[in-house]
Amino acid sequence: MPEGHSIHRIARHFDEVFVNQTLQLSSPQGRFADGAKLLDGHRAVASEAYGKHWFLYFDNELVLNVHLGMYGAWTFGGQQQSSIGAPRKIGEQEDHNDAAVELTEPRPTTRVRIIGDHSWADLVGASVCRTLTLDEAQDVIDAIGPDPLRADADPERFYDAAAKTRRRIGAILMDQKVIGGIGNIYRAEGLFRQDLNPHTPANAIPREIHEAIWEDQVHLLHIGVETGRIITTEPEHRPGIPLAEAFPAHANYVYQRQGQQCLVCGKDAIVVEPLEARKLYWCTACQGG
DNA sequence: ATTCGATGGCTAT
DNA sequence: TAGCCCTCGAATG
Repeated sequence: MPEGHSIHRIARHFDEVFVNQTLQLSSPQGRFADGAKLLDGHRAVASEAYGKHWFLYFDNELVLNVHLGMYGAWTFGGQQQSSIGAPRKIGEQEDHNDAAVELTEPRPTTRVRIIGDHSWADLVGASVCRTLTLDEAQDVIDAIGPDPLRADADPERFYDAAAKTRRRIGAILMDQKVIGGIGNIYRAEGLFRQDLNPHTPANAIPREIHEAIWEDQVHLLHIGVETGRIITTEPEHRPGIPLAEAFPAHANYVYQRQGQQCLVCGKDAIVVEPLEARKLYWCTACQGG
C-alpha cells in the first residue's frame, strides 16, 4: 500500500478539492451502491487520515471510511489530475499533474466515484470502503496506534507498548495497533537507519532508541507526504545522483535491495526473510547480524 | 495467454 | 500459519 504518507496526501487532496462542497457519490462497480446512496447529495465537512485509514465526514453525521489495503488507489481528475495509492510500477511517483481532463467513463472496477464542483475522484481496489456512523468511525480511530504524521499523536502510547512487549521490533513497527501508518518499506528503512537488528525484542531496546525510531519516522513520513515518494536515503549515500534518478536503486537502503551492495557499508549483506507473513529486508552487516 | 507479486489486513484454524 | 480479498503492470510462456 500506500503507506501512511499516501493516506495523508489523499486526506489533504480531499480537504483542498472536495470539502465544503455537496458531493455526488455512486458505485459504478456496484459493490458500494448502498453506502454511496447514504452519502450522495450531502456536503463533505472534513477529511482526515489516521494511520492507513481515511475518513470523509459528511453533514448528515455519516462518514466515508476507506482503507486501500494492498491494491487500492484513488484517481483524481478535473481541476487537479493525479493518482495516489498502490503503485503500478516500482518507485512510481504519485501526483502527476497534467492538464485538466473531462469526466471520463469510469473503469468497471470503480468502487466509488465522487464528483464535486470542479473535480472527481475514483476509487478502485480498496480493501475497505464503507459508510460509518460517527461513533463507528471513532471506534476505528481508537484502535489505531499513534500516527507519526499527526500533530496530535501521543508517542508515549508507542513507547509504552514497545516497553511492554518482547515481540521483535521488526514486527511491532508494522502493527497498526502499536504505531499507525508504517508499512513494509518504512519499517525496513527505519530499522536500517537506527542500525537496529529487526529481531531485537522491543522491550530490550532503550527508550531513547524508541524515541529515535519515532522521530525518524516522523521525519521520513513527512518527506513522503511532501514528495509523494518513499525516500529514505540521505544525500550522502546517493552521491551525485539527482533524486529524480534515484529510483529504484538509490532511494532506499534495504527495501528490495537483497543481494546488492549496501549503500553504507558496501558489503553484500542485505537479505530478505519472512517475518509474520511479510518480507523483511535488512543489512546483516550494518544491523548487527 | 496466463501467472505472479505488491507499500495490507482480516479471519479461521 | 494459511487462506482470502482486491487490482493491474510486469514477468513468464
